[in-house]
Parts: sequence; structure tokens; C-alpha cells
Amino acid sequence: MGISDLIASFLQESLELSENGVLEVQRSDLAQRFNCVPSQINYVMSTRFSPERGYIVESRRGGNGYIRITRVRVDRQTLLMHVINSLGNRVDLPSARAILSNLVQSGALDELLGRSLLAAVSDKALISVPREFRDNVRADIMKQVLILQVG
Amino acid sequence: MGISDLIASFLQESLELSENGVLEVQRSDLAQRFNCVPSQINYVMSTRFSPERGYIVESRRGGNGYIRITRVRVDRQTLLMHVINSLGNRVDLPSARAILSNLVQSGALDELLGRSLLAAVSDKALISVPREFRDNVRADIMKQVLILQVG
DNA sequence: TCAAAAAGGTCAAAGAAAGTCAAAAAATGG
DNA sequence: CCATTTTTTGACTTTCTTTGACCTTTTTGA
Repeated sequence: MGISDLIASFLQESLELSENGVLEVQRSDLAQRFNCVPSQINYVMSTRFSPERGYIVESRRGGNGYIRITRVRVDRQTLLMHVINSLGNRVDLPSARAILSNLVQSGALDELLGRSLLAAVSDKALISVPREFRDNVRADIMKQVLILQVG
Repeated sequence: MGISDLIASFLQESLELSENGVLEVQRSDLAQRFNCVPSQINYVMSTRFSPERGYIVESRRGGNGYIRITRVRVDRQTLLMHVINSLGNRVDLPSARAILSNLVQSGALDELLGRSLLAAVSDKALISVPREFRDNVRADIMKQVLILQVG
């Protein structure tokens, strides 16, 4: 592992520990800690903490300057939470199909996972659950799996 | 035996020794060890460690670059069918966990899907299914989802 | 107020791997 | 022996990382 990787994993771990997914560091401190030139920190930011990778990086110069890294999955997260909350405790199969289709469409859910989850709540999968409880079980399964995706 | 064969068998042995079937080497190191030009390593990779032969080769250039060889043991389909057949019609939660963990470990199942499926058959998801039927429902759900993956 | 100090930013060059491709050499088999 | 296939080599390319000189923004304190 090169220095850039070391720095990146250090930051990622720090982010994990920070409750709210926000981390503030000082460029020169970091550089000193890892014994590298300050500009290497910028390199790490642009290659490892880009928006495509799910991070927002803000900074400020001058006295008490900082670099703030925020982990974002906001859109997805918001959407998923919304769906989860709207689920209620019963979901019939056509609704399940529509909901999952939408989530996949909007990119909030991997297609493979979408199809798999649909299979998991299909009547075939729930064959041994009495009809009158299936919508119930369906809702529970979907919630558990979707909640996992929010994390 | 030419040099390429020597290199190939050296790598294969190293792979045997490495617990998880993954091996990381540096192209220039290897080339030095076998006293050949670096590009010969590429030749070995493409002729001896192709996907058809059950390997995945990834690499990265630049400082701290590497070549990573992963042995794919049994082919996915075979493994999945085997697991599906072995499922029976009842699966308790610890077994489900173990089975899914193995499938993910061996690369036959995406990790995200593995965790998701586990969530789908968790006690939380099946809370409204009477205890005495849960193992049954679990088996059904797992079968449906895994069968989908074979296709 | 305004210059110095204290941050952080930019960019390009140098360095460290790995990749490509085709020619030369060696092995194979008919 | 010759034709074909496989292997070996090396010049050139691409990608990723590290480093350093120089630039901009913000705060601080005389």
C-alpha cells in the first residue's frame, strides 16, 4: 500500500467513527502525520473522495482552515427511507413489483438486487405462508432488505 | 519446461498456499526472480491464467502497482445448483447464514446480494410467520432467489 | 488599515509501475 | 527439413503516484 492508500483508509476509518458521516481535518497536520507533502492530500481527495465515489469535499483557507469530507448517499438514502416509510405493514405482489421497478429505474437499487428481492417475495417463495398473511410477510421482507441498503 | 511454465507453476503453488485463493505479486519482482523481461509476465497471465482456466487477473499501474490473481474454484452455476439441491425444505437461520457466507466467499454470490438475502430471511423479516414455519419459508425464499442467480 | 502569517490550491515534472505489440527465437509435428 | 505454433525479448505507451515550486484566500495583530 502506498501513502495515498494509507491516507485514504485512515480517513475512511475516521469517517466511520464519526457518527454523522462528516470529518474535518487539517491538510498540514495530515501531511505531517503521514510524512508527505501537503499537496498529496489534495491528490488523495481528488482520486479517493470524489463525488462519484460518494463524497463531498469542502475546504477553507487561511487561519483555522480545514478540509471537510462528507459522505453522501443522500439522494438514494432519502428515496429509500421514503419508500420504506410508505410501505405500511401489508404489500400485495403487484405493488411490490411496481415499487421495486421504480427503485431500480431511479438507480437507488441495483437491478440484480431488485429482481432478487422480487423473487424473494413472490408467491412461489411464500407458498407455505397462508394467503392471508403473505402481504404482511412481503412488507416485512422488503423493509428489512431495503433498510439494509440505506446503511 | 520453459520459463513461462516455471513462472506459471510458481504462481499456482503460491496460490495453493494462500488461504483465500488470492495472490498479489509485482510484475517487476517476478520478472527479476525469474530473470526475464517484465512483459513475459503478461504473456504468462494471458496464456496460463485466463478466465477460461478459472482465474481472474486484475492489476494496477503506477507506484505500488500490482497484479492480483484470483482462483475461481468451482464454477458458479455448479456451486449454486449444488447448494440449491442441498437446501431441503427447512433451513434454520444459522445454516442460512453459513450457506450464504460460503457462497459469497467463493464468489458465486455478490456480497450485497448475500447480505440482502440474509436480511430477507432473518427473524425480523419473518416476524409474522409462526415460528414453526419459518425454516420452511426461509428455504423457499432462498431457493427462489438462488435459482434466479443460476439463470 | 494593512502587512504578515496561516491555511489551503494548482500544476507540471519526475518517478514507479504495468500494458502493448511485433519481431526474433525456439519448439513442435508432419 | 520445413511450416506452424509457442515463447522470449525489448522498444514504446499508458496509468498512477509523489514531489515541489509557486499561487490564492482568510485571519490576526500592530
